[in-house]
Amino acid sequence: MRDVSRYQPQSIEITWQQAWQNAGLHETPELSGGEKGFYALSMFPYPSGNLHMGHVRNYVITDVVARVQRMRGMRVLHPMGWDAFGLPAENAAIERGVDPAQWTDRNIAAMRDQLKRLGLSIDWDREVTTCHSDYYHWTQWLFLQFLDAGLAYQKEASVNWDPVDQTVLANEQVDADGRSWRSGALVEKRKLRQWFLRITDYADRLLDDLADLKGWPERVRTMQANWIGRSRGAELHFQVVDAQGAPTGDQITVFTTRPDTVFGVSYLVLAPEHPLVTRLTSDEQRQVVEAFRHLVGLQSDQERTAEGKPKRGHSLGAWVRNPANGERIPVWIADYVLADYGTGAVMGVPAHDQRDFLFSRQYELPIRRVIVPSGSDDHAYEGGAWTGSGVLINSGRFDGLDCVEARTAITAAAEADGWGRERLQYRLRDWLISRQRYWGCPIPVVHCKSCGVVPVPADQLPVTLPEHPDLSGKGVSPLAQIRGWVEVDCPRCGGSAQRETDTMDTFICSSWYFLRYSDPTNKTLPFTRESADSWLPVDQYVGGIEHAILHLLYARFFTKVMLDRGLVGFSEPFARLLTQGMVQGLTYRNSSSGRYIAPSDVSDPSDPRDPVTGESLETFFEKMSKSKYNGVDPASVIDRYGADTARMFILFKAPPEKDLEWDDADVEGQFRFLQRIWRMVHAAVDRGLRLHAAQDAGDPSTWTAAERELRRAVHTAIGSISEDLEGDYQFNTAISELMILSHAMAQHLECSRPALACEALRTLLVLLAPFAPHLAEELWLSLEARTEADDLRASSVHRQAWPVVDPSALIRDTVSVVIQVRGKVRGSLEVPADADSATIEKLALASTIAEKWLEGQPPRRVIVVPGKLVNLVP
RNA sequence: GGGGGCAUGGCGGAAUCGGUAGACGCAGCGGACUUAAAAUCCGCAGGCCGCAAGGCUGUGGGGGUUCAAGUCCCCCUGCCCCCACCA
Repeated sequence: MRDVSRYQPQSIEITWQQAWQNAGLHETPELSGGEKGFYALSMFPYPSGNLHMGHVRNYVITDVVARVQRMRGMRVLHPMGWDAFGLPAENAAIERGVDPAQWTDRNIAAMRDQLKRLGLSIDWDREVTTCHSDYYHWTQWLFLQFLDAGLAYQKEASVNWDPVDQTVLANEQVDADGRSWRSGALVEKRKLRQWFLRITDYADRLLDDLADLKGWPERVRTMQANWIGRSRGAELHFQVVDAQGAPTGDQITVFTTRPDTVFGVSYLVLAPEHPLVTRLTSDEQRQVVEAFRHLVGLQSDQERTAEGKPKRGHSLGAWVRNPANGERIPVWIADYVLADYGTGAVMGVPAHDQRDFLFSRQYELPIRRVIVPSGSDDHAYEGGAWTGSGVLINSGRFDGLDCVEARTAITAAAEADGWGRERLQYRLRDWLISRQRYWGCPIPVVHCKSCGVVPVPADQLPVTLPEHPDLSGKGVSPLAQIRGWVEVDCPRCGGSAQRETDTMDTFICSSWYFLRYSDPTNKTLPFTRESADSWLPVDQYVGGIEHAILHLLYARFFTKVMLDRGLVGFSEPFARLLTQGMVQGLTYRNSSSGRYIAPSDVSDPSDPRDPVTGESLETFFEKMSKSKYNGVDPASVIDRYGADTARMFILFKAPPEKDLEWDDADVEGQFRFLQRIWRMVHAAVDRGLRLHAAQDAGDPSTWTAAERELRRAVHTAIGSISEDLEGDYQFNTAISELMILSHAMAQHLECSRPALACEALRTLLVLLAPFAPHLAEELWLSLEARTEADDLRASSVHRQAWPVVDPSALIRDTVSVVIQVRGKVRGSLEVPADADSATIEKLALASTIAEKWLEGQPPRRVIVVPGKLVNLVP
């Protein structure tokens, strides 16, 4: 026998979770041919071993979306998996000697258990784990597709090098000071031959298709557009000349967005890595230039690009001719010019670029203005570059042109005369996917002395990771040290060859996992085109804003490549995206020492003080993190209040895309609300109400005012909650509507006839079900909407259809109309609901409010908004 | 420096197309129940003036459009996020 005297979520929740699992309630339904299912997806987690509140928020949001869609009759795919390769497992191996595979699997098991306590309607039969060979088999297969398409290639690139441990470091293993996490050595740059994916080939499509992603937040689209960074400009060729002005045959090409300033160029600057530097440097300058290049080469990226860092450069002792005006100008190198953007060379226009201005000041290079602000004849300089618009001067036949027109005109002239052309330039670089790490997906190629790079044939996939590695954290690459794994016969010629020892960036694994869920056990393909096209694009994707750029861009890139390879029939993977805000915890900090204080060490929260020094603490909300002692463990909340309360709180406290401040008092409030519902339903049960019995509500004209009020509340709630769950998801207002409904029921339920009371109870539970699934199911059973023997798959509250509004329930006899005088509210008036404008106007003018405020004068004007207000303008 | 966003009571947040600002909740206050407390239930509550009726005022600041502005337009201030020696 159940104890029904008190709401005890702990026992209810585990019971129902098991019952649902036994009944297979969350299995993904089959789709009939050509049908598109609804795909609700959360960004899958890295299995750190600990579920945190950010996860809870993410998965609860997606779960409500999935549940509502099911109740609306959609066939829903709602899966979960693990982004399981990555550095923490490898670090654990290096530091504590544990096996990365075991460490990861243990964490997954622990997190899966924690997740299941939330009562999510996930189909666990479709779970994917990126570090298992039945998954990364297909990551490798897809890599070979990229290779085959010419979209994967190798080139030299610099890596973070730890000179003590003699190992490559990931960016995360380099601290803010540029030191190694383990050895503490200053990290250097070192060139290695590495794999890249040619994402820049897709830059235009990735940018242009953003316009179609109407279901994405504007700011994510903007961030992606900025990241791709398409800029329109020109490349201009400058002929290298000798001291006498005669061409040497070399030329330097620069990229500029301001071809209109070409007459103002007073020097050119090359990146230190530019291939022409050595050849152009004069003998007198050689020593100092080489020293400078060496110095720059030692600097880390952080050092080189630090803000406010003075620009350093050197003259090469070489000249070029400005093709626009024939002037001879010097060539420099400088650390601020990047080798891998544009052409690795820029033209210096000090008068119209602030950076060039500072550089020219520092090295006493000439400044010539070629643009004056429109309508100004002030030709003087005020210590900075003029980067705004204006009219050209000192520019030969282009004088007097507006600078925007001049961009086109000068580019056209350059093209006609052979010294330049229009060009689009992207900030986006090709994607470096090589990682010199063990715990990642092996790149499935073999290096053969006679055949070169040979892809591992598809029938020999997967290339599995060697088990139980002995990871020291030293050496170029962990896999390279495992001889027996590296040495292999060439698949093409049979000669001796070596496996590629780099593994892939984990972002590769997460760039296609959403496709694998559609066909998770396929043994011959990553997925079939049919399964992919029937579930994707993902109808609602939910995850953190921190993935706004990289993950989402890479997943879009993969999808477009797969479209081009005929693997899928759509060009965008995620139709709608919700970026949930972060969960913040109450944080105490001693502002003088900067130390964070755990809440358990604060004795009086109303006057928080440092337990050691007694100083007053500052308090604020900040993203939960271990080091700030402001985290709240989901397990402890579930232990205390149950998953339903945690779900309700997290959805109610803030709109999903905003940050959420964790507040124990508000959690209590949600628990109280669920308790109220529990008590109200059980009071109804005690009065003998049962949902299964057929009941007749009788003739509506015989209903009492309370009964009509109850029915109106029920259907108002259906309408507003349905609306809140369409378009933008407004779970917070949906829950507040549930509260309003429960208040109305508390008032009217008892004095209403059973048929109407039952309709209200039934509706309340069905509307509550997506938010608090366990409580709704439990009360559904208590009201005998189903019997314990019924098949849950048909009779569960979660299998009920979403209710529909009966418009007749919303009709009122009279409505309250506001009376305004000159736009200010002065009172209100009950009028018949069907009164027309003329009637309302008449009633308003006859009211005491009009009498008081119009002082006998007839109004000049009367505006009537039927059913809403009357505005009298005297 | 470039781009994007936000600003509403003590707090989190509501407010569709411009139409009663502050729904719902937290904290607070008052009442009922209780020997008492907790729990529960009912009620009050933007600010100022007023015994009250009521009035004035109010959505970061300033201006504008309108019968009517939290909402639309212009200017300013503050905060948050992303990118950033990107030519």
